[in-house]
Amino acid sequence: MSTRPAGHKAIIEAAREEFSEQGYGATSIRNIAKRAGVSLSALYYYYKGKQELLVAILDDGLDAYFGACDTALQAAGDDPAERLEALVTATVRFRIEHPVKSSIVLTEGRSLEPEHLARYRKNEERGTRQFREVIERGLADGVFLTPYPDDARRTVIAMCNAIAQWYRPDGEVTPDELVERYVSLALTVVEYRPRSVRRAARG
Amino acid sequence: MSTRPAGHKAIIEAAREEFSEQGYGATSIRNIAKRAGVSLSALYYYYKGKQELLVAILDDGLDAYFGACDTALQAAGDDPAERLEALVTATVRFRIEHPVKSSIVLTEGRSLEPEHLARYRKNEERGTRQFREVIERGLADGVFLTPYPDDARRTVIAMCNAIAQWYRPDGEVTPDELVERYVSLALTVVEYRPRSVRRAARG
Amino acid sequence: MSTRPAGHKAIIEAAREEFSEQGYGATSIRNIAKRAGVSLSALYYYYKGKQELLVAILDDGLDAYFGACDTALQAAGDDPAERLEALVTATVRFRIEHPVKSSIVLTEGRSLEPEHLARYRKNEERGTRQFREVIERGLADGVFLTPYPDDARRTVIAMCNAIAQWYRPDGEVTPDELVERYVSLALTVVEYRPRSVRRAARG
Amino acid sequence: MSTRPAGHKAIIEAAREEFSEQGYGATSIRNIAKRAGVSLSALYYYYKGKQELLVAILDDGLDAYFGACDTALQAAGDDPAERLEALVTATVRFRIEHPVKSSIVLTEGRSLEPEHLARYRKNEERGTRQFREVIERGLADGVFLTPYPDDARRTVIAMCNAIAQWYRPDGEVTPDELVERYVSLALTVVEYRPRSVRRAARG
DNA sequence: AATGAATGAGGGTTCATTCAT
DNA sequence: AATGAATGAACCCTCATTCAT
Repeated sequence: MSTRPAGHKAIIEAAREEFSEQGYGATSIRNIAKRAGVSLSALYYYYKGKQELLVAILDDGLDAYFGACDTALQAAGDDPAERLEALVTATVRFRIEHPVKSSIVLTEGRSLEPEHLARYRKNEERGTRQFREVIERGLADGVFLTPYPDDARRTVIAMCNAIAQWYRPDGEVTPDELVERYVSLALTVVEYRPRSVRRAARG
Repeated sequence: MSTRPAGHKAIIEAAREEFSEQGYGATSIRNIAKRAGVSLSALYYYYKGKQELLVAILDDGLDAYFGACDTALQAAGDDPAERLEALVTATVRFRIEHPVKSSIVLTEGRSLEPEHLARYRKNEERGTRQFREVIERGLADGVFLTPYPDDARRTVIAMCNAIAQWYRPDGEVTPDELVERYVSLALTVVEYRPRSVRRAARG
Repeated sequence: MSTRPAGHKAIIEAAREEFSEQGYGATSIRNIAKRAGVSLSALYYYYKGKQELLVAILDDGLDAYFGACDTALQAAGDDPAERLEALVTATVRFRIEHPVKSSIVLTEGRSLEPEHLARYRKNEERGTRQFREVIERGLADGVFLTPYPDDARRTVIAMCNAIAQWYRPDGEVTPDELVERYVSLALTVVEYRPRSVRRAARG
Repeated sequence: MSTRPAGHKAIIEAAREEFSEQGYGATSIRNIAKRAGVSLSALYYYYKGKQELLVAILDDGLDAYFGACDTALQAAGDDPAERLEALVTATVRFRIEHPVKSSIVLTEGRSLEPEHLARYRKNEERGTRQFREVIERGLADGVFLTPYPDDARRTVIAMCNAIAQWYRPDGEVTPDELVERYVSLALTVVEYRPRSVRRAARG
C-alpha cells in the first residue's frame, strides 16, 4: 500500500523497540539498524540521526494517541461522564494495544534536545487539557463532586498510564474488563454522582 | 555512621543527579566524577563501576522509602484507613522531599544488569505488598468497598508516584495540603466507608 | 563550444570554490553537488569521482594560465625585458582575475593521486621553464645581471603567486598599478640594465 | 630532560608530519596515532582533538620562527641593511631547517576554526610587521630606495617562504650559500644603496 | 589511600561511491 | 539522460575500565 521504500517502516519500528527496551541514551543506532535488517547507511539515508528518529517516534506516538481520543470523543455525546468514559477507554486501550508507543511517549520526552523539547511538551499538554476540560465540565454540571479536580485529573491519567508498565496480554484480565474497571475507577475518583440517582435519592 | 572516606557521599550524590537528569544509559562516569569534584580514579577507587553506583543508589532509594513507610506504619494503629493514610502520607512526602531518589527508583530499575535485577525487583515488590495488605485488610474489615482492589492499589501507587514528575517546591500547594488531598483521594479510590458513619447512618 | 550538458559547468565551478575554500581533502562531494544545485547522482553522471573533478580543475587552471602567458608572449617582441614584462603581467593579472583558479593550482597539486601527479607536475613545469628561458636570454644578451638566475626566477614567480593570497579587489591599489609595480620589481630582481642606458652612460 | 610523559612529543611530531604531507583536512587522527606509535586513546588523553593538535602545532611553529628572528635581530646592530640581513637569514634558515613546521604554518592557518583563527592571524602578523619596520627604517635612513615598500616586503617574505617548497637537503647549494644569495636578493629588492658607496661615488 | 596514564571497544555520523531503474 | 536507494569503510571522538605506581 505504502509507496515508501522498504526500509522506512522497519527502521522506525526497530528504533521504537530499542528505545523502549534500553532507553534512548543506552540505545545504539547500530543496533537499531541491525534490528531493522538494514545497513547503517540506509538508516542515515532516511533519517538525519538518532534524535530525528526519536522525534519521529514521539510525534507519531502522540498523534496516534490523540487520534484515538478524538475518535472516542466524537462518538461520545455531551454528557461529562460519557466523555470521561470515552477518554479513559481510549487511553486504557491505547496503553494496552500500543505498549511500546506508550512507554516511549511516557518516558523519553526528556531525551529530546532543547530545540525539539519545547514544541513537544506543548503538544503533549493536550493530553492534560482534554482531561481537564471534561472534569471541569462535570464539576460545572454538578455531576463530578471531587474537591480536588487537578489531583483527580492527575490520578486518572497516572492510573491509565501505569497500565503500560504492568499489563501483559497473557494476564488474567481481558482488555474489555480492564476498560470497564478503569472507567469505573475514574468515575469514582472524580466522585461522579449521576443526576438520576440523586433525583431518585431525593424522591 | 559510615566508615567510608569523604569523597564517597559526593560521588553518590553526583551520580544520583546525573542518572536522574540524563538517565543511566546516557550518563558518563566522567561527568559523575567531574560533578563530584573528584578524579576519575578516585571514583573507581571507591566504586567498582557504573553499575555498582546504580545498585547502591537504587538500594539506598528503596531503603530510604521503606524506612519512611515503616516509621509511618508503626505510628499508625490497626485501623486500615489509618494505615492506608500512613502509607500514602509517607509516599507523598518521600516523592516531594526526595524527588531525585524517587525518579531514579521509579525509572532506572530497568538499567540493572540481570545479576542485580532479580534481587532488586523482589525488593521493590515490598511497595506493592504493603499497599495490598492494607487494602485487603480494609476489604476484610468491610471498610473499603472497592470492587477492584488490585487496580485500586495500582491507582493509589501510581498517583503518589506521579508526584515526583510534576511537583515543584515553588508551586501553589504546600506539602501538607498535598498530603491531605492524596490521603483523601486514596480513601475515595478504595471507597472507604467508616463504620462510625455507617453506624451513625443506621442509628 | 562545449558539448557537455548544462549541469557541467556549475559542478566544476562549485567544486573549484569548495576545493579553494576547504581544501581538497576537507571538501565533501555532497557539498559540491549541493552548491552546484545538482543531485549527487547527477554529479557522478558527469564525473567519475572527486579525483577526476580535481584533475579537470587543475588542468583547466594550468591551461587558462598558460593560455594567458602565450597570448602575452606573442604580443611581445624579442627583447628579454619586454618578454619578462609580458610574463609578469600575465601572471599578476591571472592571480588577480582568477584568485580561485590560482589558489587551487598553487596548493592542491599535492592532492593528486600518483597516477595523475607525474603528468601534472610535468605540465606545471612549463611555468618555471618559460621564466627560466626569458631570464637566461636576458643574461645571454647581457641585459639581466643577476648573479643568481635560479633564485631570481623563483623570487619573481613567488612574488606573483603570493598576490593570490593577499589581493582583495576592494583594496587601495588598482590592477594596472599593481601590474606596473610587479613588472618594475621583477626587473629589479633580475637586475635589468637596458643597453641604451649603458650606452648613454658611456657616451 | 622533559618531565612530560613519553607520548606527548611523538604525537605532535607525527601530527606535524601528517598535516604537512596530507593537509589537515585529509589527515586522519588514527594515522597520527599510528605514526606516533601511540594508541588512539592516548592521543585523546593528551589532546582534546584534531583541532587542538593543529593549534598547538601552529602556535609552536610561529613561536619557533619568531624566536629565531628575535635572536637574529638582537645580534644585529642598528643598521637597517644589517637588520634586514638578520631577518632574511633567520627566515631562510628556518625554512631550510624546519621545512615541516614551515609548510604547516604557511598553509594550514585556514584550517583553524573561527574561534582560534582570529588570534592566530593576529599573532601571524608579527612576521609582516617586523619586515615592515626594518624596511621603513631603511627608507627613512635613505639606504633603501624601493618605490614600492609594501610589495618589496611581500616579495622578500614570499621568496623566503617559497624555499620550504622547493629546497631539498641533497641539492647542489649549501644552506650558507643559499642564505648569502637570499640576503643579496633581498637587498636588491629593496634597492639598497649603502652610504659609503654613494659617498665614494660622489667623491 | 589515591592517581595519572593508557587502553580497546564502541559511540554517532559522514564519506566517496555504486547500482538498479 | 538522470536519479533515488543503498552500501561499506572510515571519520572524529568518548566510553567504561584497568594498571603501575
